[in-house]
Amino acid sequence: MPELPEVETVKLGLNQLVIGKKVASVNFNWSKSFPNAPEDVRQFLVGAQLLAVRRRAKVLIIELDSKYSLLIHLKMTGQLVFVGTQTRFGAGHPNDSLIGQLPDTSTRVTFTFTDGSFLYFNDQRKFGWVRLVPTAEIPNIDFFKKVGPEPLAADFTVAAFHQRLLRRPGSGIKAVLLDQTVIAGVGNIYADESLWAAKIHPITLVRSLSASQTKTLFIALRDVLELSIAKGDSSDKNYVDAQGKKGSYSSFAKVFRREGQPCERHPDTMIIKLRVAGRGTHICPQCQKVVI
DNA sequence: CACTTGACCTGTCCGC
DNA sequence: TGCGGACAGGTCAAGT
Repeated sequence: MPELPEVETVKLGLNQLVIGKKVASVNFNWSKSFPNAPEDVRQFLVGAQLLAVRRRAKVLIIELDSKYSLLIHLKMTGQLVFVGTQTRFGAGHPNDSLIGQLPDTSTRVTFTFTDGSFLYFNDQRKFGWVRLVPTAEIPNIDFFKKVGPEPLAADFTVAAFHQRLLRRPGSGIKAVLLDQTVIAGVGNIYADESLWAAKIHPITLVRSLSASQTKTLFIALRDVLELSIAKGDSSDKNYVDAQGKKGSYSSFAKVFRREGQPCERHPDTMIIKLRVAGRGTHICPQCQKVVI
């Protein structure tokens, strides 16, 4: 679902919308979506002020003034949608149309702020979660200890990319791109898009990638991620940003969900869909030849 | 050990 | 229409 660009877009939106707000109450209707004990919620979340929203890999980190932070993973169908009040925003504000629309059947957690505004965590499939953890302990959480580098970090180089990939030399490149311990934040859409852009077949073994293919893939991956963020996110079905708006990246996708349509580089060749690393995978069979 | 598969959930879409 | 099955952007645990 939401991958790095979507989570980044939600982060940017929340930073505009919720910083400084104070939590008045929290409701949740599915305990796996928010597994913390109610007494921790009362003690460290209710009454706390939101200081900052950060992102690491696909995880959102909302820092509170209680020395605790909320960690949020949207997984496949999660959304974080802010809804203000009519009086606060006035007619014509993008959130006006959402007033009265939420909560709905997919709402798992509702945060109510002291000014009367809301933040809803919606998640149709219930895979996502919200967790309250001591801010100082975040670096000690298993996931954060194991997760790979941020692909858009200024100090992430081709050499670093190559070195990370070589942790799994005998695996297909798509499986490795999806491995969060190798590189953070890449999911199914951007794996397919970057491999198409670099003209690499997804089952190509890492060890058989040439230096120039690795460099091309590195550039392609950063380009698709940056383009998607620039388009104000991305994707598809369930994804919406912090204001409940859908993204537009799917109209820029070259292969993802475009099976049966012509490849932009080979108008006579149709994009096909296969299964690689257990995931639906889209390629141009003309650009992306199998080379093991 | 390295890699693949199944489980977690609900909704939608496709074919009969 | 109704029903069964496959499938959906992620990640872990369990299996081979």
